[in-house]
Amino acid sequence: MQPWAEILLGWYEEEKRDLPWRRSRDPYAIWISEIMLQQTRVETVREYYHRWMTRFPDIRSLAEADLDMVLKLWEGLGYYSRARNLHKAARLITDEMGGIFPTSYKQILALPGVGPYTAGAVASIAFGLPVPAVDGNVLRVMSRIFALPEIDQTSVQTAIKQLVADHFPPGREGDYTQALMELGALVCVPRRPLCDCCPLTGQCQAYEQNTQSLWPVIREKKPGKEIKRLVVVIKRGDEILMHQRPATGLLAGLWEFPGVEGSLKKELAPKFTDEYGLQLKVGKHLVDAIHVFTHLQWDMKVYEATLAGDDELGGKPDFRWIRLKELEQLAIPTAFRRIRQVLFTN
DNA sequence: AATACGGGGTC
DNA sequence: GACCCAGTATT
Repeated sequence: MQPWAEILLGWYEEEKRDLPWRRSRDPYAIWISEIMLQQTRVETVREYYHRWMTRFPDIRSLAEADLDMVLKLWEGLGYYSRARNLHKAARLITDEMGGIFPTSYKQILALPGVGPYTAGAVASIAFGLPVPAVDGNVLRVMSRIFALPEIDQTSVQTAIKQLVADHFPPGREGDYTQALMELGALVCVPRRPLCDCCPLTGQCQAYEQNTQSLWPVIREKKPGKEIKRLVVVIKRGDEILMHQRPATGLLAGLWEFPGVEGSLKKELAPKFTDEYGLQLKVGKHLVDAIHVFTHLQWDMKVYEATLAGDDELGGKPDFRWIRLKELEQLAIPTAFRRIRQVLFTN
């Protein structure tokens, strides 16, 4: 074992955080935590993880649940395909794998929503297999230790996978995987790394050259599109007409206050009829809201409305009248939180 | 290799 | 307001 790997493990033993999923060796528990942690901070995940494991303690309970319930527990966490894939994978394991979580890297990788990182993490942490798991943390930590030049994304990734794989400590594969990520999360952070607290300054080429700031290499991203939306709160007594978004794409399967693209109030009713086949009587302006996604932004103007005539919703299963009190039972994305809030304060 | 896909914390 | 985060699927 290389000195740095040994030192790293010692540091981890002393400094690791006490996280809920570190108290389990259950592959299911590890898997859930790794999916939730994709592009998501530990502190955000804690609550969701606890609620999820209480409601879905094992593969079977998840497989038997309705997708609506699964999405409701995921509400607000983002990247909702993660929840859909967890559900799909649980049913796959139940129906075609005897209910036993797959035990090899290749089999784990084959699960929907599981890529190279997550498969490596679960394989090493849950099963003790010497499979590297290279996330943003590991990429940064290893790049700095070895001062790896950024040629292109893929080759650096490959090189680091190899370096990590070359130094797996027998019997401590899971700790090694987590130690690399933990160092990146606590010490070898993106900006102003805490080198004074780092156990590896003696082995770190970036530290030696004082070039820590060269990593991570940030690549330019193009600005998100701004989309203007007209949104309606359609009322009927104490009920509101909610719309379930399509099963694919942005916020797939989540419920929303229905709307159309556009910015002028007079466009609302005709476009709405065009798109949904429902006649709208648009009322007063309710509120404006802006929501920023990673790749786009919604500028929303929200109006009250009623349905003209006695429109039947029979042929539109993606629309449903919901009592105000029951609104919280639907999985509604954060973009509409402010609108929902306004309804309750009125 | 580039893009779609959420949301929130941080400086 | 920009940057970034325990990434994956699709093209």
